[in-house]
Amino acid sequence: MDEPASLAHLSAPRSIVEFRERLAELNDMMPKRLRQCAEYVGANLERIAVSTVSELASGADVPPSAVMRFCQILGFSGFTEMQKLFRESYFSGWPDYSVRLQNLKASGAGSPSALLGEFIEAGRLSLESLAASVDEVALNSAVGLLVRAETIHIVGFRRAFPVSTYLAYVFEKMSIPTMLHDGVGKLDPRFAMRRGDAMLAITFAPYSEETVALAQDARARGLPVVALTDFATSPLGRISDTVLTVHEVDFGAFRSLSATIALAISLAVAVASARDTLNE
Amino acid sequence: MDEPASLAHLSAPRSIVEFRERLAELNDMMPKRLRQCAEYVGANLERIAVSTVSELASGADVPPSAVMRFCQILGFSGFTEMQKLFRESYFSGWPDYSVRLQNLKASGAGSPSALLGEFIEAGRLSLESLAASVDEVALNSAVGLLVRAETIHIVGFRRAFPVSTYLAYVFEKMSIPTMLHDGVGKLDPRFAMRRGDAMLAITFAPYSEETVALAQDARARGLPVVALTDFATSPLGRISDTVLTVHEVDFGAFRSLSATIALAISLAVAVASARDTLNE
DNA sequence: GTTGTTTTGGAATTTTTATTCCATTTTTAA
DNA sequence: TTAAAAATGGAATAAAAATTCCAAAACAAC
Repeated sequence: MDEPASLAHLSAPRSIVEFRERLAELNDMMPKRLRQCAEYVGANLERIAVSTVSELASGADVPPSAVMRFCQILGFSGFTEMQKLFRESYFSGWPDYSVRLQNLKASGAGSPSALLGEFIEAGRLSLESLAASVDEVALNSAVGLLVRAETIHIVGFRRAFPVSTYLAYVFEKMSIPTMLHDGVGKLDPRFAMRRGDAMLAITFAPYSEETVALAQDARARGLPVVALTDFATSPLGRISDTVLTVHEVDFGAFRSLSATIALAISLAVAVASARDTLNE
Repeated sequence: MDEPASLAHLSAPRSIVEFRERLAELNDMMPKRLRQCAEYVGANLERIAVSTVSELASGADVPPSAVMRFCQILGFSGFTEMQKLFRESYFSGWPDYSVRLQNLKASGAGSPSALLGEFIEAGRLSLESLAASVDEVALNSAVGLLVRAETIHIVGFRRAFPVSTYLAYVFEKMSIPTMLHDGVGKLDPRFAMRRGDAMLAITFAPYSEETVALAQDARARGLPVVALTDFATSPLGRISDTVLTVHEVDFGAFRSLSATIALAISLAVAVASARDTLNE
């Protein structure tokens, strides 16, 4: 009754995150069938809310009773309790939003409210697709490059310019030396780039020549270049050490910046916190 | 057996869109209880996949048998068949976003990916809350003021500056005369404002004095002022003809711009299309 | 190999959920 | 006002789940 590393747990996970932790923690000490359950469930978390025991069982290729044992080992009283967790967490953050959005969009084609509904939807889709497509390796490596930079040079014009100015603002707030290349006075910005600096270049199709040229120049001077762009095939792709891609869902001819800005601020904050720990 | 506008339908809806259509089509000829069902179900479509008959029934405040009749009137053999439609379309339209997000957030506190997960979530919440809180009247009146402007003056510094530059970019793309007040050279921008122009001022707490001062000045010269700000109590509130408020959900000390930019682009596109119809 | 332990599969049971049916009430039209 | 039709609510039933239990199989230690 007092097994040190027992499978049995007294408390059920209270959130999806806890659920995943429990899954990882127990995975090693589970017998074959239960591990099959764990594997299938872990890879199909979103199904749990709408599946039955036997559907899950046949998905994992085990008998239903194995699924029951699996639920209990995780700390739930049974399948019903486990499913409850997933059903509830589905609605968090989903109050009357979808209804309001429908209302907005329905308020007359071309009306400002209808437009707003569409852009909100596009923004949301962009964020969701970003969540599903981040390249974590690239992101980590981008942080790594920028952490070591003396000064970060930010380049991006036209549609990318708001992202540049936002990054410059955020970096400044966190006391990180940056230089925003804004093209004022058409001065030649190349001489500001010094050994030990890094460049963060931002451009989207149709790619701005100035941005690409500056990135190229930085590269030639031996500065590491991080690219924030829309496709891996972008001209920045060949030039840069690390490429972060982000795809914005457009509405009509217009493309917003929700996902791009989310990625940009994450990058900035990650760099800042990594610097802090570096200096401690 | 040959009723012309009967409630009974032979074929069940094959998709959510068809489902909505059927709902709208039948709504007029339904009796009281069934209409209650229709209303509740229509407003809580996403619940169907994970609800039981009696949960739905108590949500709509009708007995379970009414829900059964409702399903059958829509063309389904029963509740189970109707639920099947929603469970299946659960995965297609809304892939594994929430799971991916959980994955991101779980990837180690402080890691870049985890940060990104948080900012994506914050952005999404901001957009959703914008959908739920737009003041359609104010939005329409803002469009009305800006449509009639000869030149639109855009003012906004620090965190609002990316929004300003974005608006300037979008207006420019649509050939609308704008002047972005960027503070370069600290020139006095007041003399650029001419009768017939309008100002679009953007600021968030802590409110930038320059922005407020410029808006005040525009007002004094008789230009209409549209404010884009975070609270109705903002200093711009007293000065402006129309106030658009947008509340960004923050993560830690950081606030992104998803909702603000969605509102900004909607405003810009609405102004542009209203101008086009004006000139036809 | 034998013995004790853990794991497994599926049949039996219990609980929950969906569905039907019909007596009662409400509405509609004459 | 009354008769016919439609709608309603709830009790009864059927179906489908979840859950338990135990005999058989697999495994481990000796």
